[in-house]
Amino acid sequence: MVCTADDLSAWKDFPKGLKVLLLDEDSNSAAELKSKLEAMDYIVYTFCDENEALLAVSSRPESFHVAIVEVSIDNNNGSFKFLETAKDLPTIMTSNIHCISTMMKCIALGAVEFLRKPLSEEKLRNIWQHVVHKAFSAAGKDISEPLKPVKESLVSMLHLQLESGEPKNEGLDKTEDASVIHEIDPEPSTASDKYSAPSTPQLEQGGRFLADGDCQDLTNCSTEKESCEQDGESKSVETTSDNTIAEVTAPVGQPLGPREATVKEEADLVDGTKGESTMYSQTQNGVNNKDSDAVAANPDIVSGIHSSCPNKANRKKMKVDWTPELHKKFVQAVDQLGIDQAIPSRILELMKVEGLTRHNVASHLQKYRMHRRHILPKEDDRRWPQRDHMQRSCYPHKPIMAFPPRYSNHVVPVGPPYPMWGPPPHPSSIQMWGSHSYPPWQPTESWHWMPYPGVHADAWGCPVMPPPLGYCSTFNQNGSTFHCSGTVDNRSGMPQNSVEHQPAEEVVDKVVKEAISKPWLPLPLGLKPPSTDSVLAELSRQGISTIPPHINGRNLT
DNA sequence: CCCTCAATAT
DNA sequence: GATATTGAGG
Repeated sequence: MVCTADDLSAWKDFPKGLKVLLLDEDSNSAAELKSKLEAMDYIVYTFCDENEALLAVSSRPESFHVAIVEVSIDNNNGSFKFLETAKDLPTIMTSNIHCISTMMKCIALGAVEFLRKPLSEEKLRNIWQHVVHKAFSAAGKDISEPLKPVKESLVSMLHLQLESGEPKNEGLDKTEDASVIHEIDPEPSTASDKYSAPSTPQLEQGGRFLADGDCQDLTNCSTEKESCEQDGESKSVETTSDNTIAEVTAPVGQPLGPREATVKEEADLVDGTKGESTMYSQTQNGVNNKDSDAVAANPDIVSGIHSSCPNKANRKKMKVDWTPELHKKFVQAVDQLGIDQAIPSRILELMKVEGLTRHNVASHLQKYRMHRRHILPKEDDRRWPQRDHMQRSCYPHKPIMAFPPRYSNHVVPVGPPYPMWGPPPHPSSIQMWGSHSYPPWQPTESWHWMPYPGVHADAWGCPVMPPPLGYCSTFNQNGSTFHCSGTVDNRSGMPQNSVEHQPAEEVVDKVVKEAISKPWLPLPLGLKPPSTDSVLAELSRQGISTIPPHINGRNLT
């Protein structure tokens, strides 16, 4: 029968006494196998006939923890039948024949492993792992609060094995299953590795994937393992890992309340980057805002940064990764402020990202500027070799950032202003900020700021360089911080922005026309929404004096 | 104190 | 090599 986690934790010298059902038509082979198994203190029940074996399994399932079943050429049906019948019993298939399809079939039918004969001690020694694995995955499924029992069982098992009444400081709580196994394993033989190392990683992983939520614990643990390893190497480990352990050890044995949160925090503790990226990727989904109104802070996005650890102390400084989302906010803030007013503190304010520090922003800003300075001039020169009068400021941006509608992008005189900082040509392939270790971003929404010729892109991808005096800030739907010193009074409702000479007036016209004809689309950059005043003026000029209330409510200044 | 730049670390 | 953090200088 399936061994439960509880059984395991109560099991004195596991895996001694493990009950093995052995089914092999070849009695010699069976005897040989049996002796080997018994040498490891396994209890072996040998069957040479699969019917008998099946009978035994069904009549007294509690008598077996694991089965080893020989697959022979002539009688593989029997073996398969066994597999199908004894589903609850972790069954290892073994055979002389080395036929991939047979192996696959066995696995597909539920075999936990396929071992090629001859079965060395090394191969046999660790078959108990399947029992453990099954026990824990079963625990995960059956119990409403799946993970806790598993954890507890693991802990108690460790205690047993380590024979230390005290919780070892190893952060038991955090120990991943793999390492648990190693600790228990009498001899983590290296030799066995090349053979089969029963309970191969694949198996366990498979288990995790299958059980998914149920086995999250394990998954997380494995994550943590990696983290720990990293920490073990990193120089600043001492503090970090110690803290982690200290904090983490305490909750052992206590009811783990909000599991997920806890785990995340822990992961976060151990390794900021990882936790962070994880959380980002999680939050991102919900965050993918409809472009413009996103100036508003989204607190969620922050959670990844490091705020997740309210509890105290010397947390190592988290590495902020500038996800597209974050960067987008950043760019928005910069645009809103104007490049010359974009200083870290204000950007930080505008971004409203909790946990983000001024330093972080400053650093990012530094990079941002660098990119602009180095990349833009090239682009610019390339495009307007002789239009040097444009660069009234040190920033060679053209005053017109508006893109024509996507179908007419061929007339666009400007390319992506931020080649480097823009997205890669194909949104799906990106991962600009993320290091290789990041889970891939959702290919779609992450790059709103990308300067493809669509309307949205302009907003994020093509921040406008404010003219030196009286600039119009980037279009801002909220209008909250919108200060436009230029043309509030313009009667036409169209921006007549003062630019004396423009590279391509037709383009401007086109853009404006487009903007007018499709008022539901966000305005291209460089165009500002008409002020309330101008709208009212225009309306009255056209003889319309009554204004629906909601228009008034929506002020633009 | 804040910003920027440069050095340093990952 | 790129990116983020740390530190020094203004």
